[in-house]
Amino acid sequence: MQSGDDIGGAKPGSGRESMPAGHGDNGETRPRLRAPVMSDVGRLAGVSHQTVSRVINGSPHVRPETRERVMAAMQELGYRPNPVARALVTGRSKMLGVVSFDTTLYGPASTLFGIERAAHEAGYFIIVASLEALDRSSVIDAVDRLRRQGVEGILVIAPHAQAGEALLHAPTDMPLVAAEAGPEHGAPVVAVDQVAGAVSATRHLLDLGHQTVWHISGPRDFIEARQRREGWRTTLNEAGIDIPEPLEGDWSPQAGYELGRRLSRDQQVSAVFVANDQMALGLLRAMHEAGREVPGDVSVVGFDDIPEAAYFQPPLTTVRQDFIEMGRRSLRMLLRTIETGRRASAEPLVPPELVVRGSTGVAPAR
Amino acid sequence: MQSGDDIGGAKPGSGRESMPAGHGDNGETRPRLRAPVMSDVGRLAGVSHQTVSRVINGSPHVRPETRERVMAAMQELGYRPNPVARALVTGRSKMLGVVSFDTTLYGPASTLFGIERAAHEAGYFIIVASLEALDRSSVIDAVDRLRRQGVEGILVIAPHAQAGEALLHAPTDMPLVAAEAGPEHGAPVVAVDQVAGAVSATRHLLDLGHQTVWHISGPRDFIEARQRREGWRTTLNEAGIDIPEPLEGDWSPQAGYELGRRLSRDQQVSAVFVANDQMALGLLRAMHEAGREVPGDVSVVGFDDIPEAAYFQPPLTTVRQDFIEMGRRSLRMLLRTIETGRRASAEPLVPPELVVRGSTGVAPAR
DNA sequence: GGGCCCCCGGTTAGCGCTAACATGCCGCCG
DNA sequence: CGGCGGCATGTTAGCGCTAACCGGGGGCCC
Repeated sequence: MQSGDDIGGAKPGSGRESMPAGHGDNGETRPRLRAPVMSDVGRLAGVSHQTVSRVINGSPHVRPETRERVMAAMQELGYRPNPVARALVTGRSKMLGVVSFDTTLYGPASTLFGIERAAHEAGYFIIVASLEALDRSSVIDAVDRLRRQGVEGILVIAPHAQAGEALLHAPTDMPLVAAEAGPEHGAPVVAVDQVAGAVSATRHLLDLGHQTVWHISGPRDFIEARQRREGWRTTLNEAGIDIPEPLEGDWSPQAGYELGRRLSRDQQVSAVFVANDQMALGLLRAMHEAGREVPGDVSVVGFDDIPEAAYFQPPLTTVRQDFIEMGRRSLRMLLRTIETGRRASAEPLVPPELVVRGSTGVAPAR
Repeated sequence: MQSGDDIGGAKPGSGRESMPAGHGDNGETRPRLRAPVMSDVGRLAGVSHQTVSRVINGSPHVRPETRERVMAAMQELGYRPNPVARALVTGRSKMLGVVSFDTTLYGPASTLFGIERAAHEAGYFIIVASLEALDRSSVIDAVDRLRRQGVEGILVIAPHAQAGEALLHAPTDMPLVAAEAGPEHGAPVVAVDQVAGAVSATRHLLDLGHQTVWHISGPRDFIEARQRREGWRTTLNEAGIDIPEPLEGDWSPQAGYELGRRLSRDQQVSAVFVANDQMALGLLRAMHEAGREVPGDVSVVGFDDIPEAAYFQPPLTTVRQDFIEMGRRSLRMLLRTIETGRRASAEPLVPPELVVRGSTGVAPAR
């Protein structure tokens, strides 16, 4: 199943393709203003435009000799097939839409990156629509813009509860896959196993002998935040340990810092599971300023494993999410949906990995 | 100048638009498999398909009453115009291509974000093509893929020298703007004033009384790295100060750490200008481990102002680049090129801003 | 009161491509 | 040796839309 990508001749190196036809041409002197079309190629090669189409689409019913002549003609004219015309007649645009919130953040940016890579390998293009805000109508609007533009399927990076709910109301006539949404929403979902990550973080701290584990969570309307909180809570619960009141931040280092100051005043606090690395950074600073040693007095675990985490002071123990893998999987799933025409079966959750570094240590003696 | 976006009726809330036409319909009972097209709308509204087109494109030559009827028909059928067909006939796809390297990094990701936002406002869509590698042929290839897909213009985020050179060989028949490339390359460029940023960083350290300023630079084949080094060098030069040998890193925290360990052993070193915040983070850690106080013994200035920088220990003095603004400007420039048909005149450099925090202080007494 | 122009809408002809059918030619079989 | 099948190509008909032109009716001016 080869598509129009195998034109070969138009590959790099043919830098002159944009020049006017010029000298080598037969008779025609006026510089061509209009880009060459299929029938131009056909005329030059002495065949019909349809044969040119056959060559481009790799039809077997073309004599090698004819094929050669057509290829040469394409090369000479600098012909490039018009994807829009093709899309009109085939109904396939080879474009996929991605709806994402704040692609400035490490997580969404990496996921997007993974998606783009995988799409490229599969011969698709990615159109991005970033969200104005995190409410339902923004998501609906973005999805709508993308389908208006003629994409074949849509991928929503929707870590937000309300955004996820919006998918319930999304049109059903277009393949759609959600990344990092809750499983309860209509669309098929690909996600990292947030609960397992939170469990391993919390368990790690408990194993180090800490009496209990405090938690700085993300905003309650983020699904990941909820799931991480759940993982933390159930772990403590199962261990029969008192559950401290969780503090809610907004993912920012500043929130981590401010909530960290609160925690730093409480001498009981010896272990904190923070819902992401940026807030953990803020917490680290707050503890430092309060004169509480990490990990001597307080152990800290983050979430995400951003590239900076290994160089925090101290290097941060954290839960790594493979965003790129998640992007790949969600794209694969979308492609399957498009090709089979049915909703794809669920993808397994992507397992996260606890990375132990210097911010966690055994509980201080009491 | 309104485009097809003003259909209004197809906005959110019309969630049922994907349902089969159903009961309210006049006579037709079979559920429509095919999406409605313009003539379907026309038939229902009792006008020709062309009038429907006029309504969609906001032509003034339509009676308000007729317009109403057409809008109602569109609403009822859940009609959405086919952008592909429109693009074929107008030759305008409303799509712009962005070529970028590693959109995982804060800089490119933010620039991309700014671009997407501005494109959306202008009614355009963005197709991303990320680079496999940082060589010329990757760039050529990515540009080629995008033009094959029918974009109207291309934006290259090309901080790399070889990538920039590739633009010299880029086809000239398509509007193209580069962001963060060197001015010597063929394409029009939008960029942050790296030299000015480096100058202000270096001058800041000198003003604090430091004898000289060391430098950890980025890879030499990054244009920004070169320009920052130049700014640093000329500032020292003009002050008549000995210029220490610069150390070259690869932007990563690890490089900053390793080079930082080298510098930490040299008691002469009292001020370091680091070419980005991530390396500065590594340096901070190296200094800490070596027992050298920042800013007591050594002052450090970074570059970028990533969101984490304010929460490093100590908070990092750095040079802020407004990536989003750069994205907006480069998009504006591209749009101007597309609309006027000529290469746009140069955009002024985006001024960076020195943000003084806790990592810089007066020189230690000797 | 006749010509003219403007408003409103219809009709027609593509945009560049692919799908489907038509055609001529050859080789092979009975 | 006639017919038949398949190969290589040409021909035709759209995909859904916009651009360009066409035309009827009404108001306005001279």
